[in-house]
Amino acid sequence: MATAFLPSFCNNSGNISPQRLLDPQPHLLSASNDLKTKPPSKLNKASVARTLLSYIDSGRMEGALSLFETTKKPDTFLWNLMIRGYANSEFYQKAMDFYHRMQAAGMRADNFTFPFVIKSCIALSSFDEGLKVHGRLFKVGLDSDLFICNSLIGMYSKFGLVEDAERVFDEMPIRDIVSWNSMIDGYVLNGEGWRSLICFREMQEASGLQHDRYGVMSALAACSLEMSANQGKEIHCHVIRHGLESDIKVQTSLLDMYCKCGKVFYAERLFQTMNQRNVVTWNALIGGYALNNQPHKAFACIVEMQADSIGPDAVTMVNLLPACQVRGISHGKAIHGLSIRKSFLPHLVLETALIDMYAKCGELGSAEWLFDQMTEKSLVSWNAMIAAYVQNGRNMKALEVFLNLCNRNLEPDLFTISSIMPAYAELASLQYGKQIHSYVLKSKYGSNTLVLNCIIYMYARCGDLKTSREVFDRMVCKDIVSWNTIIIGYGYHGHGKIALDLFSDMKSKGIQPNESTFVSVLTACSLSGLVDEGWLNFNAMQQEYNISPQIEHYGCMVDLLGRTGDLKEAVDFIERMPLVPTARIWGSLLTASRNKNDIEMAEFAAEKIFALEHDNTGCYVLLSSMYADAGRWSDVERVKSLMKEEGVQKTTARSLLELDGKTCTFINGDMSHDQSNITHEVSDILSKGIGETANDSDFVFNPVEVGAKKASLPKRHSVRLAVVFGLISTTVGSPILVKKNVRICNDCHHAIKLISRYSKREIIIGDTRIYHHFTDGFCCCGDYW
DNA sequence: TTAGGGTTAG
Repeated sequence: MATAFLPSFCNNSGNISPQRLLDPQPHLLSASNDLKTKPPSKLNKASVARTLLSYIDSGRMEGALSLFETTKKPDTFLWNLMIRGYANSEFYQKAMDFYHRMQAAGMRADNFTFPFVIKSCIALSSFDEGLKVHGRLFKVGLDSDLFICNSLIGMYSKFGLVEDAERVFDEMPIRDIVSWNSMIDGYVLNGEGWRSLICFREMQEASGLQHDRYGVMSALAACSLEMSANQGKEIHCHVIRHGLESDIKVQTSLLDMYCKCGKVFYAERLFQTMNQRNVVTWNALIGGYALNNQPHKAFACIVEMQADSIGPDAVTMVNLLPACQVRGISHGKAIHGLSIRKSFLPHLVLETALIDMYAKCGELGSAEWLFDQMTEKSLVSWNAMIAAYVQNGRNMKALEVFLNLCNRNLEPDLFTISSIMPAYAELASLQYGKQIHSYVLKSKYGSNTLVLNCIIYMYARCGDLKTSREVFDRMVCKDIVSWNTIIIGYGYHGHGKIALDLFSDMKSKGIQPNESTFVSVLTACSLSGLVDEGWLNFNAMQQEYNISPQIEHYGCMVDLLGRTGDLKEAVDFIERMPLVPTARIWGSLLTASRNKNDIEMAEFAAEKIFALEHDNTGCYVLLSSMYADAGRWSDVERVKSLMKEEGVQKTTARSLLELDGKTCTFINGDMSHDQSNITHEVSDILSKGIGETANDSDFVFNPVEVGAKKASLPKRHSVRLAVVFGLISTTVGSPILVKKNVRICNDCHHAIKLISRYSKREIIIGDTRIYHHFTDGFCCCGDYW
């Protein structure tokens, strides 16, 4: 083997010799013959440039720096080389430092400098720095340079400011194919598929330029965004017409597009015709199978690709993970194990995908563990962890992570906001809700439709329907979700008629209702007892809108039938349903049986529920309370024993009242507050004031519990204590809002109706199902909940 | 010496 071409520090086999590895900074002397003979200061400019370039091209930035630092009065070209070297070696902060040093040294940055500076700003996510750079370009008269403008389009697009990218593009005196491709891709990056495709078309019409592989690949991504296989097919034809079909990157983009548009068959056919495949191609196909609910095929690819002598990589694992949501946690764990064995971990994207998988499979502990041990976390990882907590009902924990994220100089994005908003809604805390609303208004997502929809829902869930409506009314771009949300908001508050008026408004504005709209409408009808309107809409959804009722719609109809009191009709309806009844359906029958005081039917419904959910706490509690009402104490004891056997514990009833930014929590018989004594005294006075007799409020049905369970007296129930505390702590005439974690009992519901009349106050109680608005002795629920 | 996106997480 000839050795003449080997560097001096390599042995004959081409390996680096151990001696050279021990030699400090050997590369300094191997870069240029000039350096062996002359000290750097004596080198002429051309030699320095040549040597510096050789260091930079081989990624040896330390050597480049040493040479640069010893060069007297480096010119713009040398400064540019250093900035380029750092930017291309991904030392972006150092590139920026050099740019600033260059300015401090009085050197003028030129058209070659700025593309690297802009690239560094993008990589560092330095939006403010990027803006300063753009400002500087105007001062130095480089704001129209082709290369710089192309870089700026990329910068604004990547910072999510596609309108600013457009402005740069529109004002360019000359555009080339990179300008057009950058704009086409900029729209894709910002989720604007159609605008990207329009731009793609305009390029040929306006400029006469021919699309290259880059433009085609971006346009295919735009088709995926819009799920438009037809547009994708047109681009496929263009690819064939212009001889791009043998390009593996274009082929992979086509395959990916077909998968994302749900056309797996086309993707498979394309895959079969490909004369070369690599791991990226396989990954696209695996991701396509996982995405299109074909987990078996996704997993089968792992074996097939190995037969093709192609091994999986970290992206293969990422693409396989969604298939685990169908095939179960054991497959997810297997992928995690394989990733460890193949040394794919640590890997930022893969770890984040694993967090998501564990959370969706209900293994929150594993998700938490993975998140905690990650050495590097992106905003996406934080968002995944927030979503993991919210999905698993750990709302306070989600809030903790969100606040932690905000304290780490990470700027929440649309995903962060839309992930955390449901946690605020579920916590139903108006003070927290107002805080997040104020935060969102100050952020750049203050007018985003997705975020505003979450805010409408949050206010409605927190009991503040007025603000919910104000946010809705002020929205500039209302979508179908905005309408569905405000309709169900009015439904939750028992304003069925207003909900139906809104539904009419929506239709009159030409917005086509969808499945969720009818869930909102039917929920509103059922919670307000609008039986005729409920049936009318249930029939209309099928006949006028061709929407097949789903289990949620049937659930609302069972609620409505329950209200009419015809339990037999309700059972017939359930049995005639084309879908398998869920525990929620039988729960509606149970509620109806309770309201009709039909123990036999309640037992029937409970039996069905326990067959599906043996640990349904609400069912045990409701059944037990019915037995107690009927004086069937042995059955009460039997239910208690059953609960014990199943390990089911009765949820501790809690009622929350927010006062002056503080949340006051009450449990039954609560004596833990500073003002507990006066609260109990006022409760007694009110009890007498509304005409409650000993039988109404002091009598406990179960003689076994008399004496020891003074706290179970209705007038000592958490909700009564919260209401009384609200009455004595707030301005006369102002409404009182209390939230309860379990359903309000009959006694309290009756008493609060009377208290609202006696105290001339509006009292709003939100329980797990509905907001009861008590005014002048009446409740909006019509005494059915 | 200057601009660029085949598959990948929320």
